[in-house]
Formats: sequence, structure tokens, C-alpha cells
Amino acid sequence: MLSKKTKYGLKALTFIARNEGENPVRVGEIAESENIPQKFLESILLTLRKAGLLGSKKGKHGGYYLRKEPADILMTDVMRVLEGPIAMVPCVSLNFYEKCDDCPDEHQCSVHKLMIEVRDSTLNVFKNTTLADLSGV
Amino acid sequence: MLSKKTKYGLKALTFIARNEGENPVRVGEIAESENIPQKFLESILLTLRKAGLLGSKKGKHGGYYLRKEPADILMTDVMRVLEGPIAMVPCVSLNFYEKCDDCPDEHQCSVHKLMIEVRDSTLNVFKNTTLADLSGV
DNA sequence: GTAATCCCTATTAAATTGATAGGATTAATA
DNA sequence: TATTAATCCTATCAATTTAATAGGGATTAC
Repeated sequence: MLSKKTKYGLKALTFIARNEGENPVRVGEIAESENIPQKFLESILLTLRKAGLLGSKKGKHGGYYLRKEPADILMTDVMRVLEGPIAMVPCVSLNFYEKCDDCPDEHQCSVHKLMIEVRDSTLNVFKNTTLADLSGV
Repeated sequence: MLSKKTKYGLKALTFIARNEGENPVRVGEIAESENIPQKFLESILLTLRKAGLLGSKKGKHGGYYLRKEPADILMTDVMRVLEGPIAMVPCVSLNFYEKCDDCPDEHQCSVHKLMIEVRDSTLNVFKNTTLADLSGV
């Protein structure tokens, strides 16, 4: 299941991409338009900012803005920040590899084999989708 | 993340496929070979039996066996039984569709669009993989 | 009739998720 | 400079889900 955090984060990024203008976009504006609890959204945007995807401006007329062009923001990066590893098991994760403790030899493991294929096909989608594709900008 | 339930279930199915013979395969044998807590495994195999993927025989020399040839057991079916919907959000699920309450129009939703692609690519893997592929039988 | 096996229900501990609360900090502007 | 509007940060909490355990019931081979 996709977490609400990720869902809200994707919606927020899309909203920002569609509403970029003179001033940065306020959290309250996003929260209201997209039906997201504002405090929860604050923490999500903070995460995206710390990951370098968003920039922010404090104080009056403050808000969030994209650090790159929508066409340069890959879903691989967004998903890894919001949802964590793309792989469904740590033993096939490219960026967060961990050995299974129950599995003596992962090259003989049927789950391993299957999950590599799932990872690759999912990765292929995320690698070829940008925020521009999502937002239509 | 793949649940342990699914992971154990896949390993168990693979084990059964590889060890089919005169007698059905005992839970204890699978649990020991694959390092799975036996009581937990019992409940998983019960689920697979109720879903029609496994058959069972009680009493001495009892155990579990496959209801179909490994080559006829699709991962789509296995995954849906063990892990539930293949889609990451209910609003793109083919078999478990549910409308999002926060989303006024899902055809304009960026998350919806992305998750349809992920669903299709994952589905494509599961649709083209059978237990025979996993077990090498 | 006894041992071995699956069957079933209930319970529980730990982890995760989704959300809330409360205020600290910063910046624009009147 | 005071006020207001915004982000920033930490802590906490309730609900849910997951992984596992417990305890026995029912069935079958021998």
C-alpha cells in the first residue's frame, strides 16, 4: 500500500508545479485545495525540502517552491524520499540492501528472483516519469 | 514492503513444488527447511488451501500438496491471496476498487495516473510468472 | 488406541502510520 | 519597531497492522 504520506506528498508536488508563480506556494493553500491535514502536510513538505526537492521561504509571503524544473524531477527520487526503498524486500534493494536472516543463499531464493523482476519493472516506470508528466506542466 | 506472510507463503509453495512425491509435504518439514515459525506457517498454508491453491490431507502421513501443476499457478493469484490487492492504491485496483474520499475527480489525479502505470507493470510480471518459474520445476 | 498431522480461534507484543499539539523562528510591512 | 503570517521543529498519541504464540480440536494411518 502507498502510504498517505507519499500520496499527499505527490499531490502537493503536483500542486506546486501547477501553481508556480511570483510567490512560493503556501502550505495552507495546498492543504485546503487537496484535502490534506495541514499539520501533516507541513511535516511532509519539510521532508521534501530536506531531501533537496523543494526550497522554502519563511515569513510573510513565504511558502514552498521547486528546486528544479518539473521535467527534471524523477519519480525515483521522489518515491525514495517519501516511501523509502522501491524494492519490496531489502535483499533486492539497490539503495538500501540488507541480507535476509532466514535465507542461506539468496541466489537460490525464489522470492528474491521474483522480487528483482518486480523491482526492475517498477523502477522502469519511476525512472521514466517526471513531475512534468504528473502535473501536465 | 512485502509482508512476511507473503514471503513465507511463496517460499512454502516453492518448497512444495520442489518436493512433491508420494506423500504430501508436512508443515514441519517446510518450517524447518525454510526457517519459518511453524505455527505462523500453518495459518498461511491454511489460507492458501482455502483459496484453492493447495490441497491437504490430515492425520499421519498428511500434509499439503499443489492443486495444479506449478506451471499453471500464476503469481497474480498467489499474490492476491497472500498480499492482497496488487495495486498500491484502492482507486486503481482492478479487483478491490475503492474511491478515494479526498479526491474529487480521479481522472485528474496525478497519483492515480502514476499508480495505474505501476500497477500495470507489476501485473505484467505476476501475469507472466508461474510457480514453475520460481521453483525451477 | 495412539501418535502424527492438519484445523481453528483467540490473544498478544511490537511496529508503523496518520494525525495532532504547541510553540520557536523568520521575514515582510505598516 | 510591532504585528502578522508563514515555515520549522519536537513531542505525543490513537488506531491499525503485522508477526508470532498458545492451546487445543478433529482426523487419519497404523
